[in-house]
Amino acid sequence: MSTHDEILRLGDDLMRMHGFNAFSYYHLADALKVRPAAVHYHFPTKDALALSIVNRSREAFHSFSERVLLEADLQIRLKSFVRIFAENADTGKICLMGAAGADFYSLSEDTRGAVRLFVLDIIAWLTDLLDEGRQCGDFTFDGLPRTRALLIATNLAASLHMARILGKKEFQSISGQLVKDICPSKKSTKRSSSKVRGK
Amino acid sequence: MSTHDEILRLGDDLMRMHGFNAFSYYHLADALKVRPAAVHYHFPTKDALALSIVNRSREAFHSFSERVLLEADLQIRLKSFVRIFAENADTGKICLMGAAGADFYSLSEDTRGAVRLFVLDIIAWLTDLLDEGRQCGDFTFDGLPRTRALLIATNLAASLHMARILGKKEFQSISGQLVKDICPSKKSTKRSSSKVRGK
DNA sequence: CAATATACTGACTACTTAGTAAGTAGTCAA
DNA sequence: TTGACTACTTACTAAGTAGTCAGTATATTG
Repeated sequence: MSTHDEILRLGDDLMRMHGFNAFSYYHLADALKVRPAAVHYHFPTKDALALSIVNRSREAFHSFSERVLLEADLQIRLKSFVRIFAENADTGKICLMGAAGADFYSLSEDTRGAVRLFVLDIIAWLTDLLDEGRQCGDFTFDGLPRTRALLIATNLAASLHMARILGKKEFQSISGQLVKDICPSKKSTKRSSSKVRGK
Repeated sequence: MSTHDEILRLGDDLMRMHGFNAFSYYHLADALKVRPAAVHYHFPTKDALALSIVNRSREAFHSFSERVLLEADLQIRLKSFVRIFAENADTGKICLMGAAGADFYSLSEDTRGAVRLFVLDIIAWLTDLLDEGRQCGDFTFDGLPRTRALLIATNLAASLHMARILGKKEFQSISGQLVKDICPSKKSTKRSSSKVRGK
């Protein structure tokens, strides 16, 4: 892998693990066994790097959304989406929505625009999935598909924070229930029987 | 207000607006018209400041939870909780769960512990509210009250990121539907009629 | 009134930060 | 083989960083 690509990969890792303001050109250079000026050669300013990191994630999501088209089952498509977050929960990273959202005011207008497009891509994809799924009976939910997409995306994004703060098992609770909520298969009645209710 | 308290208030603002690594002793001192050493006098290290900021938020939540006991209606109690987030959405701030979660690995073990207790307090309060509400028919939802509490907390936390990235109106969509989802009043059937379905 | 505590200031240190400028080794094409 | 291009290095700067230490003005208290 080229230095250029390694900087992007590591920059993405650091941004989502420690935050945009918590790593420096020196950190990147040191880990990649080059001099800080080499990082500046590929990404003149830190904001140029941030922009490239965001666009790289956006491209990665596009390739995910194409790859997932091979899977006909919409519930499995949703679970593939959830699995992306599960992998991040395992490694202690948060998603780019969460990271860029937290560091939003440290980013340039250009980079904020790229973040916006990235999130809009995700919400549009989820909206389409939910809309199609509700029409064919694979998903059950109230309200607009786009609103439901926002609810699911926010659940998953912040569940990575919860995984850090309270422990990884919390991710399983959240993502498990989130899927159950909209997948109608052998569902109990909505008002719980309260027999095995826990807290 | 004492310098001590003003540092805490401003520190909380900066932490939730820009992130823990995006402000310095100089920023605090400059805004409060004192010298940086004065900030060190009250909070010797930046981590001591972070810990105090978190504990202050925890105390603020305790006083919220006591204040809200005056309100008998559980749905209104929930809406009071949602309103805290709505105010943050307006000012562009994220909540401490989101901010501390993003900067988690910049914090000491002690401070992480305080964050954990803060989040556990919130989840416990929400869990009790939901549990009590389901028993008396004010709330309707599947699964454990604690899991539902995690879902609602993650929706609200990340909705503040969404408000930054996509615009404040997204917060209204998310929080509005979130409340509708668990408040049974004059609810449409769960499988949407698809008449006015939008995207 | 003297001793003590509080809440600072001024001056400083050691280090990190993003960013620049000039030079170099290797490749590749005309 | 020359001249341009790529991918760096070395050496640097100016600014910002957390944190220290020795003082000082002002209350407070025994």
